Amino acid sequence: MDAVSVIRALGALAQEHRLAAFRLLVQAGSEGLPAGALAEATGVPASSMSFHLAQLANAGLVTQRRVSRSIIYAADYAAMGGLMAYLTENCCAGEGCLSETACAPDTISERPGISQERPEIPQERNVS
Amino acid sequence: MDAVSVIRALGALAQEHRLAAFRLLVQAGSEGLPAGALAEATGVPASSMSFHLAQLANAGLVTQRRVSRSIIYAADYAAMGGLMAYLTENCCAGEGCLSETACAPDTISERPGISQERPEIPQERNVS
DNA sequence: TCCATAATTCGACAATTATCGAACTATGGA
DNA sequence: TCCATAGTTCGATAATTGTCGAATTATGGA
Repeated sequence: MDAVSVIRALGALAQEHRLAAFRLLVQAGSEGLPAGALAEATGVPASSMSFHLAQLANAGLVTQRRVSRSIIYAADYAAMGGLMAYLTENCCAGEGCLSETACAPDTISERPGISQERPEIPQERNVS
Repeated sequence: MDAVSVIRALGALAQEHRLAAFRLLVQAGSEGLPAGALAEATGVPASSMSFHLAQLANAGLVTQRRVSRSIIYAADYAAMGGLMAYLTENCCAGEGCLSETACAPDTISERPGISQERPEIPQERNVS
């Protein structure tokens, strides 16, 4: 996933109503939900929701298909996976940002190797 | 991490120059980099970079500390970890979006359980 | 064909975001 | 004290984003 796609995906999720809609779609699974249901569930007018869904679709995070009069949106897990992979590789210190709960449920919440207080530079002070 | 913080963090990363700066900071590690180095490395004017760094700081993704005349920025791995945790929990189907390479290097690139073609709904068709 | 439903597109507007030079603040050295 | 360096803040401006009612398109049933 290239940086441009990543920025588009991040921007698509960086909005209250779009994040809410996407979360609903993730919960809904591959069946998806019609646009109207998303508008109603989030309390957003239909035309506004349509605008937001177009952004999510443009970012590749959701797919859309028509079933009778409804247009069903569904989360694209592969795209989300690509985003997660990019962030893990480029924006985390190795795998440092991932919770290890999926792999090692006993090691939690304390990540060695990344010092929080940086004692090696004593003369520094925080900016107000 | 609450939804508001997540939206702020996503929005902070959803911009070309900020994503570039943050990636540099992640690479730089806990030592961090001064604002000027980030401006020079990205080719962004100092005042613009200052604006972007303020956004990253406001989102909690970077820390800043003064060392002599320089202000050193550093990636906040804990914040990034919080963001990743939120996305994993709320925007992925369980752990479905995470590559298993960190845990199981032999199982790659084909994730069972998430069908890409959804053959169970045959009468659908894509929206043009 | 006619009507109701589901959704998108249009248009106008407000709000936010991005850009960048100029002015300003803080720090440290001569 | 005076000057140079490192950054931020200010101000003006352009561009993008978000909102929502009204108009439009697509579909299916009577």
